[in-house]
Amino acid sequence: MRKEQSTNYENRQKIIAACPISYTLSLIEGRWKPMILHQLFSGISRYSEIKKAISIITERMLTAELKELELRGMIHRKSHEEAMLKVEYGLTERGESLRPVFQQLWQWGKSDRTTSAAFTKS
Amino acid sequence: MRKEQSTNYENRQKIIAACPISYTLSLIEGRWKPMILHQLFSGISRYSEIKKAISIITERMLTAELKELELRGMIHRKSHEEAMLKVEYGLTERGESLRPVFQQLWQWGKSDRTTSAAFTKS
DNA sequence: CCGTATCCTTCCCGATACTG
DNA sequence: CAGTATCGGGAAGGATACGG
Repeated sequence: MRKEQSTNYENRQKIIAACPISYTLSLIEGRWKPMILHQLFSGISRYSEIKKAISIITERMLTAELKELELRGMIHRKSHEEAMLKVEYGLTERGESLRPVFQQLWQWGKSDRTTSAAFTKS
Repeated sequence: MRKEQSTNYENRQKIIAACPISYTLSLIEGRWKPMILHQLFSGISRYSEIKKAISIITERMLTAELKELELRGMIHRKSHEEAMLKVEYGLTERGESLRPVFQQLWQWGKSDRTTSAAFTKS
């Protein structure tokens, strides 16, 4: 299921093992994961609500990103037995511990945007 | 030079514009960038020294990552005219402002590794 | 010493259609 | 409502050789 042989993969693992910063980032990594986590930090928890909050995301990506966040131990899934058509996601203790980190990343982004003339995409 | 048409690219831009966290992460993003920045924060500045510190990186990737960090305004390049064979990189004010962010990411990574049983790569 | 230039592989992510 | 399955494009990144 995963090519253990590719140098691409190996390098990634070595960096994650060697550098706590890359390690932390590897748990957040992914196109939609930061936004999804931000929704959860904001109190939104239902699948359909996250979907509505991030309107341009596809079902496939939302499901995939949620599943990966669950695998990484950042969130947990809770499907209500009484109403099968309701699924809620919540932060684990590990995920919750990221809150100050996200706050700081948020702050830095906000202030950098006001102070830096332009953001030239590389 | 860049496909402005791909939804992939468009989504990326929309997220960066909408979410300060994704915006911040977009400036750090890249296989080797966090490690490279960490070297600079640690006082290492010469190309050859960074190369030695991150032994498994290829010249191509080191050069490319450094160039992108320069484009993003995080570092500046200084080639010594007297000795053309010596190039030093330094943090810009913008890059320096990331130091507390990196410290926190470092801290979180360190403590998470000790508290979480295992890191199951997704 | 500090890069460039090519080529090629891997894998992320979007589109679309379908399901209990 | 909350997913799954399959397909395909393209960007990121690695190997290798060459250059001032």
